[in-house]
Amino acid sequence: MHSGATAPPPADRAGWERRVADGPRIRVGRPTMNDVAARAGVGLKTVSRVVNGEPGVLPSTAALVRRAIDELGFRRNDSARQLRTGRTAGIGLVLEDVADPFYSLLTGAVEEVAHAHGSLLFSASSQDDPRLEAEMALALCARRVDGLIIVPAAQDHGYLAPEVDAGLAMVFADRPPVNLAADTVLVDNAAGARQGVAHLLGHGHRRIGYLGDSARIYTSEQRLLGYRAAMAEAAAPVDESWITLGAPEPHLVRSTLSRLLGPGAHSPVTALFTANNRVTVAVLRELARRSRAGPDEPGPALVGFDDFELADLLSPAVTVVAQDPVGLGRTSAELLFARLSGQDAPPRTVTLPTVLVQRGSGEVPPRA
Amino acid sequence: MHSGATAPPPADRAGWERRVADGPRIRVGRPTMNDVAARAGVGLKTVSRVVNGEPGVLPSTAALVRRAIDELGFRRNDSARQLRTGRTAGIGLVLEDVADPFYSLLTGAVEEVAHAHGSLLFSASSQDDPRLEAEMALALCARRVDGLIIVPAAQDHGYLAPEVDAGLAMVFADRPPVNLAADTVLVDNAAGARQGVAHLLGHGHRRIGYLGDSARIYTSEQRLLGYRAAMAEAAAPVDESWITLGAPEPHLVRSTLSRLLGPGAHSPVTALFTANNRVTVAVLRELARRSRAGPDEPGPALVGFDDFELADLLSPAVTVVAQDPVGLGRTSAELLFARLSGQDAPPRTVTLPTVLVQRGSGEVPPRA
DNA sequence: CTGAAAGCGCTAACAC
DNA sequence: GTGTTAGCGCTTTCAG
Repeated sequence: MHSGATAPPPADRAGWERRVADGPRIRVGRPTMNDVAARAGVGLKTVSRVVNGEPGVLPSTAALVRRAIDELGFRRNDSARQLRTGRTAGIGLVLEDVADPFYSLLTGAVEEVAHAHGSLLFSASSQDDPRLEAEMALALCARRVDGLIIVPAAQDHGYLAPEVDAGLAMVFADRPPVNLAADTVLVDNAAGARQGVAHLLGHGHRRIGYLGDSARIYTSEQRLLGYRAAMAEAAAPVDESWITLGAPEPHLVRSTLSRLLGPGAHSPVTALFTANNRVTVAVLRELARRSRAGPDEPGPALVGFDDFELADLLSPAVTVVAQDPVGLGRTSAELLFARLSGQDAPPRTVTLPTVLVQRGSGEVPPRA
Repeated sequence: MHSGATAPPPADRAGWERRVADGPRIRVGRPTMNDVAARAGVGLKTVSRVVNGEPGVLPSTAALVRRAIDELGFRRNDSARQLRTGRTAGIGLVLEDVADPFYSLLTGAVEEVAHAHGSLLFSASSQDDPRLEAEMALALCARRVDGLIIVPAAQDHGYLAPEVDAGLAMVFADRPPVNLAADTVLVDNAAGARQGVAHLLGHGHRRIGYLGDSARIYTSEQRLLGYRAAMAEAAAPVDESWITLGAPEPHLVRSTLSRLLGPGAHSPVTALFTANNRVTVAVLRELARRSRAGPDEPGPALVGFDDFELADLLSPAVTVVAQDPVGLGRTSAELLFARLSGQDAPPRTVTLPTVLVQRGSGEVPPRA
């Protein structure tokens, strides 16, 4: 109708079509439902009905509208919609680092559940920095995500209380919140570590080194408790020098291992328990370097917390206490959507079990 | 209606505070700038100024406002803001699967760049399904993300033309778009594969098997071209039965390898080129199984396309043609933000180089 | 079956 | 310095 041969450009409302200097008609901005309504010669509300698949529109009218939509390349503006409805159909995920295999599996599982519920996923990494966690979580709140899953880095989640009070669904994954009541999904870190260490003890080891993360992190703390519990149960004394906590920097791992294993260690260990993925890999790399460099003596027994790809292809294959990052992500997301569908109960905590996977590195006896 | 005790509920404006049956005052919904303004005894615009750090507010007034904000637990509604400003401060990423290590590294890099630009990241997995890709991409468009990075699964991206026309910034990563002009960041797949295969040829191999993805995928096709180019250059004839394309299912890999390597193969190969991560791992796993089961003959030489963690710890360590997923993600995101900051030029294609990493598996001669 | 009017919470443009 | 008004694009409510 508009865009006739000679007729002047439509002057009515701020045009999303505009003439550009000696160019053809070019789209600027985006067409709105109003534009579609005008083009189809129907009312605004009718367009809304068609776009949202609401009943009560004559098929012929609907066809008219759909044609206008296609011609104009209209796409509903979900921000405007959300402003009215209050629902985003989006959830947020804050974790340490998406690039970490453990968290990327978790992310994938969350995303899958979100998709099944028609939601999109906002993800943000905290780099394990409490301030970044808060920045990210609050940014997601400002977008009015429907729900939030957090793998916390912070030691205090009071800052989220206003959000929870305002009705935001929230689930903590892998580590519990501090100073806040919310649904939580954990892994049984203490029991897992205890089982792993008991496994080494069962194979005759009494002197077992422990390499873990900073004790500041909840999971790390729990795993260390598990180690101590297993040792205590077996009445195996623990030399505190066997315990090392901190980031798995290659040179630190190197000095730690030469302290624990020799040469020249005044109380060498015969087995190692590595308390996470990254530590395990760093230790394996250093053990490989040592065996290439030094005499060909057999390495220590080793059990790692957390499974990783190719653990089965190394020689020896690596025995691990496996967590289930996919289950963790799925459970967290399901809890979240249960809340979103109106389920109202006191906050729950779900604890997922671990599984000991015997592959070889943990089943060797102490060397003579 | 409200089940109050006796007094009628406050009738002023739709209260975000409301009395609940025999409970204390409880927040319902969320406070708005208007609520903050009322509480602080200032005008709406003043609150807006404080929230957005705009100048021209008396420090004392600002303090008043900030106190009201804290008391009310106010958080700006970014959807409303966006409806006005037209900017989301969010970008979208559509890829095959966040849980895949290659893509999770890419995602991490994109997220980092986004954060540096004050943007949040929406991520969505397509499972390599064209329809899902479109669904996800369009959902992100409906949210009016400022820009979109796509690792395409579809064979036709015409459906995105209206978005591009409307001014949405868009970058394709890892694979080029079809029927659409847009910035693209690729890896030099053909050259990388060619170099990897030439490396095997240089070590005396003439009979080299190729195991790759479905030829439908751009990267897979390019790598196969690289294989053929290297073989042709060395005047090494290619037996088409050496080439297998498809998903790396364990039992398929098993039958492929027994066909290529024997026992009983009528034209066994002495080396393998595996064209991606997942194929490489599947092949390694099968080779390990074979060497456990069968006679202790040395395995074939092997070069894989795409690096993976622990490749250096296997024995033999695995020689690979390494791509740079982090560089791919970073470059794509930087291109996107360059567009968003108004840079206007014809679509560009950036191609990133690969690096051959020699570790052992690719440097063994053909067995007699 | 269809449409007109109001308003979600915010910011831009302009008063005061 | 501060407040007032209008309106972003949509859904809700209610009238035809």
